[in-house]
Amino acid sequence: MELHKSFSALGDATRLAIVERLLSEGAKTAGDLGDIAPVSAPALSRHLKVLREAGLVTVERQAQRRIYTANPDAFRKIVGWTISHKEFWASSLDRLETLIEEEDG
Amino acid sequence: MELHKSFSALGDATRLAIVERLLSEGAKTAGDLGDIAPVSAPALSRHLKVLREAGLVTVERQAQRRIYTANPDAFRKIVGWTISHKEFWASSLDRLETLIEEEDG
DNA sequence: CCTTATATTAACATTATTGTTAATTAACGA
DNA sequence: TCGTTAATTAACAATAATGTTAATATAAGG
Repeated sequence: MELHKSFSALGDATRLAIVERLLSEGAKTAGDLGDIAPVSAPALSRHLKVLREAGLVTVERQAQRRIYTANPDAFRKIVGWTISHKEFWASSLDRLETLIEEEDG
Repeated sequence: MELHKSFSALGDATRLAIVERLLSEGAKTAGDLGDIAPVSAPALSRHLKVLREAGLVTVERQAQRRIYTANPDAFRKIVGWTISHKEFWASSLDRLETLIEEEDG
């Protein structure tokens, strides 16, 4: 999967929120994600499909439920890309460290 | 600018290629980027506008030329986001380091 | 079986994105 | 000033993305 497709999948507020929740809270069923945005279940289902097709999430069936999980490999690819350009964005380390602290806090 | 808009801007092969070139080769004029994809100048110009509006690039006029530069702050935000989820994607450091080497090589 | 729960796919309308060619803006330079 | 260069904006067509409601799977459980 080419990187721009990962970015494209993350380029929607609802999908980014889904991914954020999976990253921070772990696996969720489709139903669990129902409150992530004011959209219908079919709309959410299609967002999940986009994330699935981009390889950002994987799904596992459990009875009627579908359990969604963020895919670490996909995120490592994104991280790898950013790292490959580190000499650019990290040129001012002070500001980067400030940013990291903000994100951690 | 919210992060999903940055991702959305990077979610197109032509725009990602533009950004890659600016990151690795430094500032370029719009014309310099003409060979980045088989599209017309107006199409390219609009891609540049999308990147500009997402804050990923900045532009400076020099006579008739527009000189485009990748915006480090925008990339630090992306890096900051990935770092904020490091405990997830870096759970297997071996694999990450392998990836980093691949990207560097 | 039949009903309920969970989730998806189908069909459709609306809006956004992307590309083209033509026209416009802006600056340089003989 | 006039022609050339560089780039953008305008106008339009084609395609993709997103949302809705209705219909369809699939499994659980009485």
